[in-house]
Amino acid sequence: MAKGDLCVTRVPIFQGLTHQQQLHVAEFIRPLSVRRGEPVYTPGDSVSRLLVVHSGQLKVSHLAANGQEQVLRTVTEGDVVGERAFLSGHRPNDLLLALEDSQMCVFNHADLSNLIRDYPEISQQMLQTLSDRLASVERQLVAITSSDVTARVAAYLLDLTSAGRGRIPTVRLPMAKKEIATYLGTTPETLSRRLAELSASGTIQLQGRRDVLVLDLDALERLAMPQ
Amino acid sequence: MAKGDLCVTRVPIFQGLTHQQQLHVAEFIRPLSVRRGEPVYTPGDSVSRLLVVHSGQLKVSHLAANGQEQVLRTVTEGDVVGERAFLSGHRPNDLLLALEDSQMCVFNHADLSNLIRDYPEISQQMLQTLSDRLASVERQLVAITSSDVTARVAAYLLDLTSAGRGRIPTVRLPMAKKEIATYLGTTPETLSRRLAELSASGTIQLQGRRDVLVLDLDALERLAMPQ
DNA sequence: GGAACTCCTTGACGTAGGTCAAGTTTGCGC
DNA sequence: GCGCAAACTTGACCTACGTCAAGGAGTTCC
Repeated sequence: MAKGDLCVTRVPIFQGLTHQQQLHVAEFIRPLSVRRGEPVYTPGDSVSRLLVVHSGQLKVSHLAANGQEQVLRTVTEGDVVGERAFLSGHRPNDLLLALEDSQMCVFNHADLSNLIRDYPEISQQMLQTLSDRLASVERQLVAITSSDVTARVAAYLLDLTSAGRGRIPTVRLPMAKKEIATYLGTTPETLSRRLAELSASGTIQLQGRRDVLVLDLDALERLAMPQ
Repeated sequence: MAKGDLCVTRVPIFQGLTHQQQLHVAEFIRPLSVRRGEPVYTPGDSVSRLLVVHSGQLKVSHLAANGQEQVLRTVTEGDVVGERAFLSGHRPNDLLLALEDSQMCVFNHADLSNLIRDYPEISQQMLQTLSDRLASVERQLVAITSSDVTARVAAYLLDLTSAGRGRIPTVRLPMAKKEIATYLGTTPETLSRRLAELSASGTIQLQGRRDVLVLDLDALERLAMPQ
């Protein structure tokens, strides 16, 4: 119950409901655990469920015809995945894979459809969520076409910094650099070089493989600006 | 009434309603005409209305901080614009501008909110629409990062060809090449060169400034494939 | 705790495509 | 129609970034 509770109360899409209603919703949750490295679904799977991340971290990525991977986004606690397949009934053309051991809350199609019928507020919140996602992808698109890699890396680091509130300028990279590179529309080699430059200029400091210490926030912000 | 009727009956988001209900919805429509070249809204405008295109064609684009324009999509009859500002109440950070003289149907925030409360089916359809848009932007993103300009141009022409049903392989470009270039994540110069190459290889034939005759669909399809 | 990964970094190199600049065409307004 | 401005094309050049390759550094799994 604790799990279901968390998924229902902390997730934006059920925010519009009363506590009573949230409890009702929670009854339909089925838990799902995935180990790091395991896929939740792969392109073409006939899934039609809505997934809410309860704990852990996963990546959503698109596989091009040539097998090339493009990371579209990462999701963590409270994020929702699978609306598209859920709404359209189409098979997903993307891939959801656990970056760490993760727990998810699953709603199957029939259950959630009924819930939505009973509680139209859920659609409202889903609209909001989708609309934010859309804005975010559009921002990513504009960034990739109109800034160079240095600017994108800087913006990405700023993003991570602000996500981890508390003025602690140490950020932990959520994925391997290889994957971050595809998310930023570049290659591991180029990403590595740009990070090395930022490090050389004293803007950041690389600590091990996964951690970055931000030394000069202002400089990062200046770099993140187009030209 | 004819206008309102068209906007309401032909648009996906009102598709779930009965004819009776559609008539009710139509009462809240306010018409809006724009001349070619005129903006409907610009970044920062305090609009909070939902717009449905009744006739004509417009472009939605994003202006980067340096003034650089990135066309996000074009919209025509039946397409919906402004959901994001409508849903979030935020000011838009994009720009809607008429490519031809166009007519739109406008819903103000209060009216549509009420309608949605009365007819939850509207949210359902909006979800569907947004979800399709999201998929489309993600596709665009993947295309820009994983194919070269030739492939993107080929894919774009194929897109236009299939949109204009009827096996007539003549497509009319919806925008100036300058703008198409930004949509494809490139520059007018490069687009011009790639079109010239396609023309030289006998795949297409350029007719005037705006029309392209597709001579070899198969070749285009081959080029549109990644590598 | 060591072997064997995989991940990452660095170097050298080639090139697609961006930029700048100068013509050419086209369509629009008057 | 005429003239002008915007749109487009073509050329020359350059550079950011991708690719290929080889050497290190961390992890993970027995």
